[in-house]
Amino acid sequence: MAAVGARPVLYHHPAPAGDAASMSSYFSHGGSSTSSSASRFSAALGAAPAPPPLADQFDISEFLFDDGAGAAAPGVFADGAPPPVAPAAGSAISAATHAARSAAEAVPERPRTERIAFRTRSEVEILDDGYKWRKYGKKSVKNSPNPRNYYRCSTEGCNVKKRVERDKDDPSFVVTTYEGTHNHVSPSTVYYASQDAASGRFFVAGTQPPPGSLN
DNA sequence: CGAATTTGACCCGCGC
DNA sequence: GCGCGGGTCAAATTCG
Repeated sequence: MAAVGARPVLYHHPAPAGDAASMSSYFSHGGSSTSSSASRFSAALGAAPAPPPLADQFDISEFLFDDGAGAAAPGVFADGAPPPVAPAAGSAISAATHAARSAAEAVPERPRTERIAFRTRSEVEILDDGYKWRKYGKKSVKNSPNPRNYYRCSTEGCNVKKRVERDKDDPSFVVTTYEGTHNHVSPSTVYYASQDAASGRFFVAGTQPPPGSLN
């Protein structure tokens, strides 16, 4: 699989306002007003009538990735400890995505057990990233009082796995770890790619590079 | 009725 | 060799 496959569905879009809608349809977990799954979450949470700004709901404070091939030191992106990669203006997600890609390009040959993890501020562990996940295990881990949940992509033939656990220090954060590469597109749509007219950058979501955008 | 989740058991690798 | 911790399996149960 190509180097770009490592990414989970992460994306960023430059436009500030209209974009929250598309984002919530993709990564809906908080109560953004637009998607059906968001309303499901709201119900589960006992309702959050006034959704806070998107930035408050999707706050990636830490991002790390590890391809599992012996890259001894996985990059950890934390506030105040930015990676040597120039952060894209105004978006942690975009920066992280770019960093992950450049890392993958840097080491072209390796067993692809790509792993990518990030910490998300969220009240619920189940982030609807557009894929269908089937839970297959739950374990309590030593260093955390919180249980860790194991999910597997329910699409046949796709063996992507995902681990979800609450941050032991900040229970308001959820640590999500994706492992593997989806060999299909999201069942709920998802292919989203656009080019920012101003910067010329591409912003991509999906499991494969959009035809024509990456070559 | 079929699909997804739950949950304890089982398995495996690692450190002591 | 043993114990521990982490990851997965699978039967039972619940849900849609």
